[in-house]
Order: sequence, then C-alpha cells, then structure tokens
Amino acid sequence: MSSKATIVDVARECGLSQATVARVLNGQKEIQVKEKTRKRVLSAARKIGYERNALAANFRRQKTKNIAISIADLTNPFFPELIKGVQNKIREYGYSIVQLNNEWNPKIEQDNFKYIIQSRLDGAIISPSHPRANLKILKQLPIVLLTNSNEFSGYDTIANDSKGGMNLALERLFELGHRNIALLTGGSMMTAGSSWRLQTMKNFCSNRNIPFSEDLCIKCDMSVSSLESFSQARAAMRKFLNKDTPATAIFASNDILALAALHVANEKGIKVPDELSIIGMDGILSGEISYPTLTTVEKNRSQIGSLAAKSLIEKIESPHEWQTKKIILPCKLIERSSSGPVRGKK
Amino acid sequence: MSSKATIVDVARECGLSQATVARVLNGQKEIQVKEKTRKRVLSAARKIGYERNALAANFRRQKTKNIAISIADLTNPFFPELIKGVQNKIREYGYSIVQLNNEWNPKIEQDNFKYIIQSRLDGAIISPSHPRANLKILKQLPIVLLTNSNEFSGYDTIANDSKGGMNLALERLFELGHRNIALLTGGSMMTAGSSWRLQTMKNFCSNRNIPFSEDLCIKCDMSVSSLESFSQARAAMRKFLNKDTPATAIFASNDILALAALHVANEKGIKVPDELSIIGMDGILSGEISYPTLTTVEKNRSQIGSLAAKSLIEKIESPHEWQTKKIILPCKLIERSSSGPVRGKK
DNA sequence: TAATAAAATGATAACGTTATCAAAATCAAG
DNA sequence: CTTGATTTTGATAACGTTATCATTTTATTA
Repeated sequence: MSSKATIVDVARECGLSQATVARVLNGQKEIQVKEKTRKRVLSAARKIGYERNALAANFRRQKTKNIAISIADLTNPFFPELIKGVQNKIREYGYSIVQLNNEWNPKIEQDNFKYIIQSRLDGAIISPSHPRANLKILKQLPIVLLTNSNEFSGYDTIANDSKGGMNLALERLFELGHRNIALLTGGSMMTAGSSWRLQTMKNFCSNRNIPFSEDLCIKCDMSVSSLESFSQARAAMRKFLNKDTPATAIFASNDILALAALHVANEKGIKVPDELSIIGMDGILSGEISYPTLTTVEKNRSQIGSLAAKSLIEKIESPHEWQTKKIILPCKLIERSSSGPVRGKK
Repeated sequence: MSSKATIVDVARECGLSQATVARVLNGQKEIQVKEKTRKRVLSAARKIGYERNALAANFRRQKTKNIAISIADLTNPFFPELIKGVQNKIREYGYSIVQLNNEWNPKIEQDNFKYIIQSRLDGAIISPSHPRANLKILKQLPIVLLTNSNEFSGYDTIANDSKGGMNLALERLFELGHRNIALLTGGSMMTAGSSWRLQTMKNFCSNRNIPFSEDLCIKCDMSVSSLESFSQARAAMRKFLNKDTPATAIFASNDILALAALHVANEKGIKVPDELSIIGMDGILSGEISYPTLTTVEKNRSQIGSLAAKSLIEKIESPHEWQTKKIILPCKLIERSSSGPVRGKK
C-alpha cells in the first residue's frame, strides 16, 4: 500500500527488537552491533523495502538537517553561485537547502523567517532585504548574515569588503587619469548599501580633491529583478548621457548596472573605453562575455557561500564555544576591456 | 529556555483543552470555534510566545508542504528563472522549495531522490540529468519532469518544444539565404538531447536539400558549469573557425554556447551578422546585453516553472482523478542583432 | 419550558523514530 | 568454571501535533 514499512515491520521480519533495528539502520557510529545481526537487519529491511521516515526522526530529535537560504531574488546572477558554494559545502555534512526568496518584499521576508522558525530548520544563511531587516524572530537560531552593513552588530556576518573594492576601482580610475567619475547606483535609501556607496564616493572625491556633485550620481532601482534593474539603469543612463556630462568614467554598483551603461554607450556610439570607462562590481558571467568585456570588482560568491555554510554548521554543531564572527573578504579588481586611460571626449 | 512552548502550554495558560487550542492555532477552516475562545487562545499563545512546531505537525500528517526541485546546476542561467516561476506559484498554496543540485552526477542525483523519499516531501519537479535517469525510487511520488524526451513515457512532463524551436531558427536562417549552417552542441550522447539535435539538423538539411557533414558539427560539453561550458565552446569555436569553414551561420544549443561563438567571432574580427549569423536558444539575460545582442529561440522558463508547479500541486492535492499529462510549450524566435541575411565571407 | 438538534469543546490515541535504562549475552581473567 | 567486566540487545517512554470520538454547552423548535 501507500503506507511505507516502518522500523517495527523490519523488527518483526527479522525477529529482533526495534531498538536494534534502529541502531543498524539509523545509528550514528558502526559501533555496538554484531556483524551478524547487522546483516540480518539489512536484508530484512531490503526485503520489505524499508525507507527511513526522516519526518519521524526529525521530529524526535527536533532537528531537520536542513538550513534555509533567504535571499531577495534568485534570478539576480549574484546568488546562484553563492548558493552553489553553500550547497557543495553542506553536502559534506549531510545538510540540505530550503530556498526562500522574498522579492525584496519585507513582508514576504518576515513570513519566510517565521517559516524557518516553525519548520525548526537548523540554521539560516540570510541576505537581508534591507539594512533594518527585522531579525528578532530568529534570535534563538544559528544564522549567518550575508552583509557588511554595520547595522547588524550582534550577528555573525560574512561579505566582501565592498567599500574597499569600490575604492580599488575608484583609485584605479584616478590612476588612469579620470577626474570626473560618475556613480551609477540604487536610489532608494531603503536598499542596503546605497547610502554608503554615495558616502564612499564623496570621501574618495574629497580625498583626491576632485569634484563630485549630485549630477554625477545616476540613480536607478536595485531592489528589483535583474531585467527590470537593467532596463531602469539603461533609462537612467540615457538621460544622463543626454545631458552633456563631464564624466569620463562610471563606477556601477553591480555588473548588471555596468552592463546597462555599456549597452547604452554602444547604442549611442560612445566608444568604451576610449571615451568612457566603465567598471562594475560582482564578476558575473555576463560581464565576461559582453563586448567589450567588463572590468569589474570581483566578489568570490562561491567562496562566500562556502565560508558561510562552514561557519553556520560549526555554529549549529557546537553552539557553545561560539563567539560572534565577522568575516570580510577582500574584493579583487579584474581589469578587462571596459576601462582604460582617459582620452578625449566626443 | 531553548525549548519552545507547546500547544499544551497554551492550553494550560488559557484553561482550555489542547484540542481546542489546536483548532484555533492550526485548524483549517475558521469554523467550529467561538470567537470568544479563539481570542482567549490567541492571546495566551501570544503571551507565552508559542510558535507552531511544523516538525510535529508534518510528522503527524505525514506531509511536509515541501516540494523538491532537482536540477543539475543552479548556476546554469536557465534554472533560476524557472525556479522563480515555481516559487511564485507554490507560494499561493503555502508550499516551500527544497533545492537539490546534482552537478550532472547521476550518483548525487540518485542520493537526492533518496533524500526526497526519506524526507517524505510531497512531490518533486525534476530535470533529469540524462535521458535514462533512474526514477524508480520515485514511483509512488507525484512528480513532474522538465523534459520533452520520449524516454519518460509514463510520467508527467512539461517542456518547450525544443525541436520545433530549433526548426524555427533553422528555417529562418534558410529564409535568410544560409545554406551552410553549423551546429554547436554538446558532444556526449549521455547528455539529454544532444542526439536529437543532431537528428533534427540532419532532417532539416535533407528536407531542404542542403549539405550537412560532421564538419559542420561543433562539439563541446554541455554537462558542466556554464563557465566551463562557455570556455569549452570557445575552444571548439576557435578550432572550427581556423579550418576554412563554409559555414555562414551557426545554431547553438543554448545561449551560453551561442555567446561563446559570438565571443570568438568578435575576437577574430569576424563580423556578426554580416559574415556569420549566430542563433542561440533559451533567452537568458546575457543574450540581451551582449554585443551584438543575441538572436535566440526563447523558452519561457518562468512559465514552465509556474505550470510545472501548478500541475504538481494539483496532482498532490487530488491524486485520484489524475491522468498523465504531457505539456509542450512552443518556443519563440526572438530576432535580435546576431542574425541576418547571408552576405560575402571574409 | 422540555425535548431535540446543532455547535462547541474535551479526552485520548496515534504517527515512527530516538534515547534511556535495564537485561541478557559474550568475553577475559583468575 | 566462576566471577566480573564488557559488549550487545531489548523494553519502553517520550517528542507535539492531528484526528477521532465522546461529552458538554448552546440554539432551535414544539
């Protein structure tokens, strides 16, 4: 029938107690059971087609060997590779992933958190949808946040040094002679990160004593799907390039935005990098196959995923002896063909 | 403490039976409980911070409200959008996704299937890693396969009409005057689909009475990560273009391969589409932002995901009155800038 | 108001595993 | 062979919910 064989059925079949059967089938170590009985159990289990009921086991132990990954949008090319990194790491430990998207919607995000708690998942890797995301409900749970925002002081976090990475790009542009650098970034202050980007830009400009005005800030929406983000960035870029801008270079907050800028430049016949240098951030595949290929500040997402997973599992499996850990990985500037020394404008 | 409040604690707190409390907190319909007691329960639950233990509930009902999605590789840009489609649909029904990757490894895939069974997930959406993937273990489970291979005759399947889509592209290229069309595709016969592609190509050529030889078949590996696939395809393309080939057009099995071809063409100074037309398949983001933009045979992944989810949930929730369903969605040719009429060769 | 029907609540037995402790079997040493 | 230590097995109580009844309360009707 539809109802599966249980441990009791196996016990009956082989004439041993269910305790012994359990030890053979689901016991942790190979210890404490005779080879002969082990075989007796296994053949009985195979005979009646026993499949472990993880539901019952999870319930009994109040553990699931599942962890959540909460992100905004899976179609954002940043995440799949990160998740893959997590996946590969946790497989070693026998965990699985429950994948939760929130579409940048804090309400859905909150529902997802509630789901995590109610499903008694063992832990969670969370990319907060915004800098003040409400994590209260998760306070008893081992979690690792994918952010370097200082809003999350009590939590374990892991992220790339985006600020440092941004400076890497800006310094390189300065070195190449650029003095009018535009910033293409998300406009909403709700979005994690957009305000520090503006601040980093201002700091850089004042340090280097070069001008920065609101005119050099191209705002669009990052808290939407990649496609929408791309299309909005293009619109913003068109508008920006229609004004006779002094910018000789653009730093974009992520590769999608950078590729949008590149697209518009191609469309308008502006030569990249001769007339305009463009640097993105993340290091997604699209940037490796664009024309020209995209200079970018790379974040090693697979590494982040892997480290986040490792951290989380250590935290899950030895909750004592744990102290809050903040990991910040350096970014790497990958110079491809969308950036170069400043030359004349059209 | 770490141990959470249970339904019994709530019952004690509000002086009602646990049955009544259960009815209020987890009961399906709003029926059969007085407004007054409902409030009494809810306030008690809130007071002692009760969170439903889904582990216990799932165990008792032998249902998880979780479905699996089994794919080869999440970083393949084909899948995230598909999963998003699934995600958005199942949210309506209160289900969640357990995400399983197999890295094209049948052994991992089989382990994942076992996991699905043992975790008593309610159903699964499966993209088989190869045409003879062993689904035996899943036979009692509601599943929907993402394939149009006829190897899976007893199963519900849903996929785009790839063959038809491929013909769409080939016919269009023929119409544009192309008579020497190369096929860029996966080389291994293990890979789902690569043999029918070759067959479709041969059929088309013999129908249209144009030549096709092994020389016009550029083989690389599709059963690897996108990045690797891209790089292998580039190598194959370089080799192909070094021979003085008569091809004026290339049809690639997916957009990654097509973009690799485009990349090599750009690299070699071959003008696309003037000297070489390239058409891909899938409709991924990278193809919209490449230069030139990529003509492609689009598969609506989000729609597939959504339909697969709907099908699966219907099957889960009314297992009777179900008959095997095979859905084949048409592809759509999207003509962008990488294809055009045949002209002179270099 | 009594008798009956209907609605609301209560008592309790599963679900299948793991964990704990007790009992039995085996082994080692005198 | 006994005794004691050690290994192996067995009996049984949870885990927290849902589902099935039985019971009580409330509503309806004569």
